[in-house]
Amino acid sequence: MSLREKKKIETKNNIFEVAGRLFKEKGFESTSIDEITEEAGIGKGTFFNYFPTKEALLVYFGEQRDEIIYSLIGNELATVCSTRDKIKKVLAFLAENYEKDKELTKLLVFEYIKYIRFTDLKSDEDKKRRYRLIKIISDLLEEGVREGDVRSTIDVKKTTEILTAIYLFSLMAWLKPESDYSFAMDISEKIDMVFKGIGS
Amino acid sequence: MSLREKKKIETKNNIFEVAGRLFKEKGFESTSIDEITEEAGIGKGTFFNYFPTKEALLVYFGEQRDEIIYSLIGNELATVCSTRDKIKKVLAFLAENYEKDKELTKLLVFEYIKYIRFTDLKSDEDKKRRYRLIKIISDLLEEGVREGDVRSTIDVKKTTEILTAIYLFSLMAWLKPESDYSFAMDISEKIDMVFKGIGS
DNA sequence: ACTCATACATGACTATAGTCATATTTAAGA
DNA sequence: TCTTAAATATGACTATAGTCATGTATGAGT
Repeated sequence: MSLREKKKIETKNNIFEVAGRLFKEKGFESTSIDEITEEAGIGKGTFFNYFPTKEALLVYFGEQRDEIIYSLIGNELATVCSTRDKIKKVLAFLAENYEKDKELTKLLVFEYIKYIRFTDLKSDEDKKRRYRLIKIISDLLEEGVREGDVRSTIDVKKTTEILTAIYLFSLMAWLKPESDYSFAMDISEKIDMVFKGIGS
Repeated sequence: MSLREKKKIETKNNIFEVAGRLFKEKGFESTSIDEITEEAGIGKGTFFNYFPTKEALLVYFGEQRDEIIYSLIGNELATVCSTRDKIKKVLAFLAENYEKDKELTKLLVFEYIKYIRFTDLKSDEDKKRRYRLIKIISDLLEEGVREGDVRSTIDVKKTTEILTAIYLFSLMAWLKPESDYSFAMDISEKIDMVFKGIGS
């Protein structure tokens, strides 16, 4: 690896670490780029060579976290159980891990929703990361259809949209500082409703 | 009405009209407060006597629009039909009207979600406005339970959350510039799924 | 009509994200 | 080693939302 490449990685990690510390200390919104660059001992312009916006840094934090969380999700799905329970497990597992840093999670759910507006995600890597959950849910639904757990007449894409919407909203509501219920139970009941149907 | 009160209303309307024109011309994000106040012939500080933030102006636009739209929603519900169809009608009607100003709608859905984070809405009026849709849906569900359209064992609050989440996400997705499907059909199918259930 | 407290108007000022022309560093070839 | 092009670093600069001390208009009480 060339000196250039080494320095690049070093600087990015430097920004990442300093920012992480400052965010923990004072929160994302009240930490300025000026502070980060000063603390990191780099010029302000340098920051923007690594992250095009402040939000991009946030998203990078999210990606690092997701890299770990999603690598563990396979274990959650290993047990033999119904499609319904698998979906419940995945969503509860995500929320459980996201709970460790509520502020980051809130801001990221928000960023996620912001980008519903745009279709053009730069790289395929970008897409994969952003749509990891969508992929998992639609795979589970398809498996469910094959195994007879899920009605075969459903539109998988639409159903995935329904479940994702419910998940993200429930997550946002649960992340409110004053909420004091169990996310797992809340989402479990909602998923039961979607499976059973609310009509009589 | 005193001179003071008259002037206050006049200034607010002035800001509202000028801003409306500029937003139409160049969009919300690329219109600055400086431009609005200059065009309106008032000092910059004056703006903030009427709207605490730029977003508050946006919300005001949304409230004015909702005032009209929600006053018409009674008609939509007048016809005799199932709870399921009523919910479909309400949501399709809202989207139909929101379509006339997509940018405003997108930004407002976004603001709405932003404020899921906070519980403390200043006045009761605020709450009423913000929760109009929630009220309508939960009323319809309760009516549905009474009339036997909806399973009596459901949790109305949770079900309302489910439907609201689906509605807002579907709306966001539909508002994307390149979408070319009918919102009414999309939401109708999704609501059918929630009523019938996706489990087999 | 005069006084004065209160509401309202104002623009200079601050904070901060992001830009960009310029300077510096690196890597590769002669 | 010397030259040079490309990558990277930098901080002065811009744009813009929001603040606040100060000035001005209004209305109530006398």
